[in-house]
Amino acid sequence: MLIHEIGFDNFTFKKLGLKIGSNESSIYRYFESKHKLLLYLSSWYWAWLEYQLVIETFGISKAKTKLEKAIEVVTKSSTIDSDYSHINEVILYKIIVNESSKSFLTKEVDAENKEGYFEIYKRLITRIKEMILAIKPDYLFALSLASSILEGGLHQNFLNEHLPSITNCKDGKTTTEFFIHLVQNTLK
Amino acid sequence: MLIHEIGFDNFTFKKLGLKIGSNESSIYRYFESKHKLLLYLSSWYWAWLEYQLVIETFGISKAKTKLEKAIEVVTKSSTIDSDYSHINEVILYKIIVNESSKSFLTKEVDAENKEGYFEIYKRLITRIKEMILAIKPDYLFALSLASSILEGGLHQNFLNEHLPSITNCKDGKTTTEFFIHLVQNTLK
DNA sequence: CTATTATGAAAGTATTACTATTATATTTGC
DNA sequence: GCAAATATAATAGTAATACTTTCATAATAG
Repeated sequence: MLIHEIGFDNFTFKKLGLKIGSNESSIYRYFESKHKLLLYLSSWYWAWLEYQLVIETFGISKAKTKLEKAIEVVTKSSTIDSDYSHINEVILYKIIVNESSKSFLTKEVDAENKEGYFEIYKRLITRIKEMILAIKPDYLFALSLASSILEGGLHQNFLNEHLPSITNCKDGKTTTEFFIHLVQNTLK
Repeated sequence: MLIHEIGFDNFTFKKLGLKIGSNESSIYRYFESKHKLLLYLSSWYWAWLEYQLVIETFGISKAKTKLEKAIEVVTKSSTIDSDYSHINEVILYKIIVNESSKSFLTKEVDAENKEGYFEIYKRLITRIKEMILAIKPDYLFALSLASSILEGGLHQNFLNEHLPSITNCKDGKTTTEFFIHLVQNTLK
């Protein structure tokens, strides 16, 4: 994907058109703006993660095991292709790690939130929150813990790739292990 | 500060010149680029946080109390001016919350890291890591926990302002409380 | 096979992120 | 107090960005 190759900031619809043999103005017919494309792409990823989360934790009855599976799904660095999709999942994950924060770190975040652009993302976090509360119903920070797992997972995997001196999620130790340990102790 | 008013993406040196009664080209003599300005501003903030961290934890001998103070310093949402500085600390914090991630979420992050632009940030995280290890020397994820406290703190305060439905750090419950509880249990 | 709809090519616009040039201040050294 | 060094301002310019508009052509659907 071109966004990953050159980075979202250097990415333009003109360059994309050139690459996929299409026209700039044609692409603008499908995506109102570059920023909207990032919003759609991010939402698409969150929807797919939600799907994975649901099917992978569906059969698990024990609350603790269920949450551990959930943490695994949302924090795994996805270096090997899963068996489902045809589109390059590894590259999509890298785009999300590097660019997804830019979808909400804007002056328009409140307006776009009102228009519903973050609904899937918020629903995903709510699902994780429910799993946390199933273990410890009186925990006061279930939403914050859930959002920290999701964004923190991306961040640790970013650090692993670009600033490895400030993460331990490397050399065989995974981001998933870090968060499972963190959450286990917090909900004890 | 203009960056906060209109957002870093809409901010230009021309607009800044107009606002401060100076000239675009003059500003370019001090800051090579808009992006470098963000790097300097971020580093300036990390240096100032580091300073606060050091003086506020200096006299504390008990490792646990020391780390709690450290967490307080780096996760406090800074809504009231402290007694030190003259520049608007509240607005600076808001800029950091909304924009600082953009200083490393670029294609140039590796090159800029080599040039030392993230040294203060990394040193700050290392300091927190040391405080964590003072409590639990065999903890395998001290760096990841430290970086999670710092970035996670910013993120929770961002959510509080823009996506409050996915955080509990609101209505009297603070980001600091969330992280102190999290860390206490993790290092138990 | 015609009407609708989608796509392409090209040009245009306003803005951005700078750079370069030259004139005019301002400061500093003596 | 004044020349020399240095900083600032004004202006113009450049290449690219993020789109928009127009119109011709191609694909498709009824």
